[in-house]
Amino acid sequence: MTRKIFFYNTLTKKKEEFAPLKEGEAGMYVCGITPYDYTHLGHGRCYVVFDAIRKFLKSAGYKVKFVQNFTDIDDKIIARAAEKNTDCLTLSGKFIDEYYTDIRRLGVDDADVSPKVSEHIDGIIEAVSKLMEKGFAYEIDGSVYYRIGKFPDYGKLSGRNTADIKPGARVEVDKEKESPLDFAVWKKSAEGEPGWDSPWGKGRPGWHIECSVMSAKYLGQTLDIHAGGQDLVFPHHENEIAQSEAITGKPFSRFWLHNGFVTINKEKMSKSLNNFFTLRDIYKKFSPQAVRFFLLSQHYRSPIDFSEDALSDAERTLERVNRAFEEKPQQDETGEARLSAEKIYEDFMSALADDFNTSAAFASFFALVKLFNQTKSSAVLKKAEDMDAILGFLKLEKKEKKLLISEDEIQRMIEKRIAAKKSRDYASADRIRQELLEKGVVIEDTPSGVKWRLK
RNA sequence: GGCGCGGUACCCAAGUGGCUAAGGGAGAAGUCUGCAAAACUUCCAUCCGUCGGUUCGAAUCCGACCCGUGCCUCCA
Repeated sequence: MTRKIFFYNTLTKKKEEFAPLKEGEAGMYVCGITPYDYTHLGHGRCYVVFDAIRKFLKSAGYKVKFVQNFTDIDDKIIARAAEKNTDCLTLSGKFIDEYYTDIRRLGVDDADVSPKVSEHIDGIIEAVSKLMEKGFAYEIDGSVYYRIGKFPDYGKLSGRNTADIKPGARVEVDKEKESPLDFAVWKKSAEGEPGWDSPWGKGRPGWHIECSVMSAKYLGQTLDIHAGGQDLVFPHHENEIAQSEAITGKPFSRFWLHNGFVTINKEKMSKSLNNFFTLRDIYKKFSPQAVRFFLLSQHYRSPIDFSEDALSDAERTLERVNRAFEEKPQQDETGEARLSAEKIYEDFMSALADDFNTSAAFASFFALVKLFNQTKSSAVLKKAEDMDAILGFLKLEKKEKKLLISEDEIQRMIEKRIAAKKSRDYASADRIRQELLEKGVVIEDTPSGVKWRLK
């Protein structure tokens, strides 16, 4: 398996050939959610995209270890728990469960390891101590801050230099810090807030430190791939780099992959614009199959505009795809179909190997759908399944169709229509067909008899 | 103010120096059918925001401009 794979690396701002540290093995760390609310479509995109990339690497012959964390200690969780009169771990536990419920329906496989911050406090305290020992962090009144000035590479991921950052433009500057850009790696707990004992008193981890600690624990000090949404580039990933590289003196991650936003009317989904959609709300109108298909239909780094029309298009397309693969494949091969299918599959993999170009790969997928319709070849079907091992939407929940009429009733009408056709009473036959259509039942006269399906 | 991304047919969207500008949806015609449906076949951008430039050759490179949008704040 020596297929060359290229990914656009945010760190170098170039497409680069993917080469993991260990031949044939890839370690992937994807920043997970902060579980204080329901999973939304933006999360859905991120986790579907990196799930598909994980599956692609496997199909390309890599052994993949996939780690995705839960940041279950956080200011937003504390605030929400207080609001709901519950404790943080109960709240975060609930939303972790809800996350799994919603995301699995999109065909996203569970991570190999799903570490939680609350279970890695010792490691975090150790890391903070190390940062202090090395002079990369300092304590003020029970909180510990990272000293940006000590890390000359700061800004290398997000492409900004510290002088360009306008601190205090919109966030309040803590005057006690040495530099406004310094960020907390350990936060003192206020009265009534959850906390853990530490050399600096009772406190909790700062936002970025958990990923530095947990990724190293499960994947080693240098990751092959670190991924997440584009909004994490700054400051989250920038700060992770500062922490990890200060501690280990080694490159934190070889590849940084970031997915683009989901937008609504071209604007980023955000709570302030009130244009947020949770996955479970979307499932009320659209199938998980269509959602996954939609999310993969465009290149992962571009913004993707969510709309009902776009999802309806996806449903319509899948209608055709699903219908094709409901047909029974035929074993007898001339070999010709198999060869064509292999060629198409090769194009498919090449497209994905070029910075995971799913749009181009979809063209191959549709070529295969057509080939299957033409040949019904089992070899073609096999290749479609191979593609779906990466794309992963064929077996997901399909669009729900409601039966407005009993099956018995449908059968009765079909028989009446057959009788009408036999006696060449086409007017009656067409009238029956029209009646069924109005009830959402489509009649097809095929060589193998009359078939019906829901519209 | 600093740093980015994007403008390709009715809609969505690949392509980023060179045969006829992928694919999907919608639309049109044909084959099949009593008629349909499905499927298949064919058609659907002399043209890629605008204006200049480089080049034998550009949607693809360079410059200017217009428009949209993101980050610099929590965010996938």
